[in-house]
Amino acid sequence: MLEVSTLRGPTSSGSKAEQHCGGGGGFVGDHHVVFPTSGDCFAMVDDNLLDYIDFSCDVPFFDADGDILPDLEVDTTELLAEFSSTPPADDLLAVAVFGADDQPAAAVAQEKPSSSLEQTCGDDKGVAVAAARRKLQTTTTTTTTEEEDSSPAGSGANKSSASAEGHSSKKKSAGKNSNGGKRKVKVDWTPELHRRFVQAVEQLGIDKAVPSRILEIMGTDCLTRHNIASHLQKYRSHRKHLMAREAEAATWAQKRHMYAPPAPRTTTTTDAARPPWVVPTTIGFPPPRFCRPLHVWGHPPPHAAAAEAAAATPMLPVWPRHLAPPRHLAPWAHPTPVDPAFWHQQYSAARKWGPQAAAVTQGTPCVPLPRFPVPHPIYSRPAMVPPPPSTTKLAQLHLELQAHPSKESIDAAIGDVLVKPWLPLPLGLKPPSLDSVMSELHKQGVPKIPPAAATTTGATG
DNA sequence: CCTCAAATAT
DNA sequence: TATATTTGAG
Repeated sequence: MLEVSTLRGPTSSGSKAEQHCGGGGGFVGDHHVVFPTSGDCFAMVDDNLLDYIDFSCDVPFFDADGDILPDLEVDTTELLAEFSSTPPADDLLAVAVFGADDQPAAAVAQEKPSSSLEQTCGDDKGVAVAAARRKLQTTTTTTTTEEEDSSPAGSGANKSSASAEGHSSKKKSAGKNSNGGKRKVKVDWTPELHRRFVQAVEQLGIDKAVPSRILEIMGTDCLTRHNIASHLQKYRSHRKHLMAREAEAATWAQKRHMYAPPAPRTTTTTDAARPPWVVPTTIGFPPPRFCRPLHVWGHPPPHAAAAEAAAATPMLPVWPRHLAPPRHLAPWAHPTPVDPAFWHQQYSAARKWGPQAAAVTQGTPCVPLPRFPVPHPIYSRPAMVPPPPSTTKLAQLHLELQAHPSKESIDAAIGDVLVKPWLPLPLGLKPPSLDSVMSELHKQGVPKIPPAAATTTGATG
């Protein structure tokens, strides 16, 4: 029987992960190209991976009648957005270079300190980037150095002069701090920075991770302890949240296991009446709903417009061709082929924000894609609308983009569909092999489709 | 120095 | 409105 565990895997030696995954070799050649769910790297960091996964979509897959819907929804726009959210350095609009050793020359907008520009730490070379990614026009030359103290050691800012105030009522200073009334430049926690942060935390252990140590390990000169502390606070908060959700999910899996009706041994009339491509409900898991499956923490906050655009983007069905419904019943399940390189990109996108993103993508020839703003519905419930069969041009385009999975990708897709359809990223679970899945399906009354026939069915019009 | 929560920015 | 980040009290 297929087993589902939403709990994190047993292993977690996160800090070593990079060494194991170094160079990112073998990933594409490995078994699960599209949404890999197994492999050393994941096993090494599954604990960590949870922090990157949005569980907000509790559940795909069942419709109101309790039948599983044949849609593993993937929003390609979002994938692409994820894929392209870290622009190359030269793609940025305004750049301020740090001083050789200590103080960053943070870019600050004249009138509104910190409103239109962001300070970004690029890498350990000490390059700070003031990227007005979202405000293309405002950025040109309005930069001036700021007296912000960002050297880790040298921050002797004596801020604790309170205690005379008395109670728990914190100072209601209306936006202006004591040192000049300038709010510090907002730090842009890029995926890379966040990755390093997480790595440091992992290395120290979640319990012993304190800002000063993290800062040390990160070895970046564009962050203060305060920045780290703040991020750590958020990180812990998210973590807590996720763990709660995990527990919830585990409960769900348990319930389903307990109450799910036994799989039919033989083909009953009901089964016969049911279209063969309806996956038996006993395989599905959490409660019904559509969802945007891929989301990670650490993204830049959304544009309103971007969010709208993303929301308007139809969710897409992903369907292994063997299992696709007959074309006359569901033409949307039969996308047309595209360059397999696309799957490579999809794969990269899916991995982009994971802890090993850098390692994995190092050797990956990434074709620059148009950058989409990233929606950021961290814990909000996405408004899901199942897409109508591909009538619109956009939907059609997306279908084309989804097409032509390899054997490996089909395998992976099936694994995802059956084990954790709402999660393109791994949870430390190994998906069943194609054969075992097919055999499982067969046991449950789904007629087997010979691969050859399936291929023909899927590929031809 | 750390953590938490309010304040503030986006 | 929601989320991210800063600020400052404890």
